[in-house]
Amino acid sequence: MPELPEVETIKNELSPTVLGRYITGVTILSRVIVREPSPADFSTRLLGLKVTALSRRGKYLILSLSNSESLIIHLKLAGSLFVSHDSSDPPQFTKAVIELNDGTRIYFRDPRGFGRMWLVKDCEDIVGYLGPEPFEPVFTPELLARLFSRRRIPIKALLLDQDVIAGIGNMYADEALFAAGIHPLRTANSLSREEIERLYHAIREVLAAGIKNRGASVQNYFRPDGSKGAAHLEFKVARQKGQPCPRCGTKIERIVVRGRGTYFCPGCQR
DNA sequence: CCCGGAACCTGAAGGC
DNA sequence: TGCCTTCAGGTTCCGG
Repeated sequence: MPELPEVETIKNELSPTVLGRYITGVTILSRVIVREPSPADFSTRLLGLKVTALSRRGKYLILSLSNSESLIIHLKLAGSLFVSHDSSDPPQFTKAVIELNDGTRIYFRDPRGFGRMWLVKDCEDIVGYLGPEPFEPVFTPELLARLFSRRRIPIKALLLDQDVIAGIGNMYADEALFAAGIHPLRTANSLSREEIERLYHAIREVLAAGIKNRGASVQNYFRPDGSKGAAHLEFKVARQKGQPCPRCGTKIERIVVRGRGTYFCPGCQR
């Protein structure tokens, strides 16, 4: 499940492969993966462009191109990018192939078919709606307090809202709430100033740990070289139903919040 | 405007 | 063995 730490890892590990290289071929195997422009225009307009920068915004990967346009990729639930240096067959479920001038191929693999790409003049058209990045200076406890006030939805649901904070997904939301000792069903506006401080630090800690461990390989997340991350090995509650809480020993429970599986410790999270 | 729920999609895993 | 159900979740859309 690519969330902020997973997309950050892909950005870091893909950079040496694509920076300064030219796009010499684009093959679309599933038309729905291209959102804008048409798949035919998408392929031809990319030809001959150099990749000048690679960046991340929320869960979006952004390739800046030499004509100042942006190729934006969202892996959604199950997408991954694989780098291949030989001419072996694309892996199963490959939806698109991008070929570079040194012969390297990048396979966009996506068994679920939710992943999307855009080629746009202004990347803000796609990512402009996103809230603040958790590691930028604008992200502060004061900002969180303002964002949480007057919101009566479960804090878990608000953490998943990309308009509010960019990059947190289901796994890291559960981990952050556990680290902060806050029950996922607490309404956002019920959090005390102290709890908001704890949650602020917890968000940055769990995301930083995820990046340090190169992402969490549950289900379909792989790094560009095909290897897995290790962040899931440190998860305290996410997908740990029935396991003892590492802090108090109470069994981890699973409930559904806004249609999302939500894991928490009934002993530690109030 | 605010909020909850469904839909999109398909492979993996578990139950009987 | 095989069929059926459940689970996985980022984002968008719809209805109250």
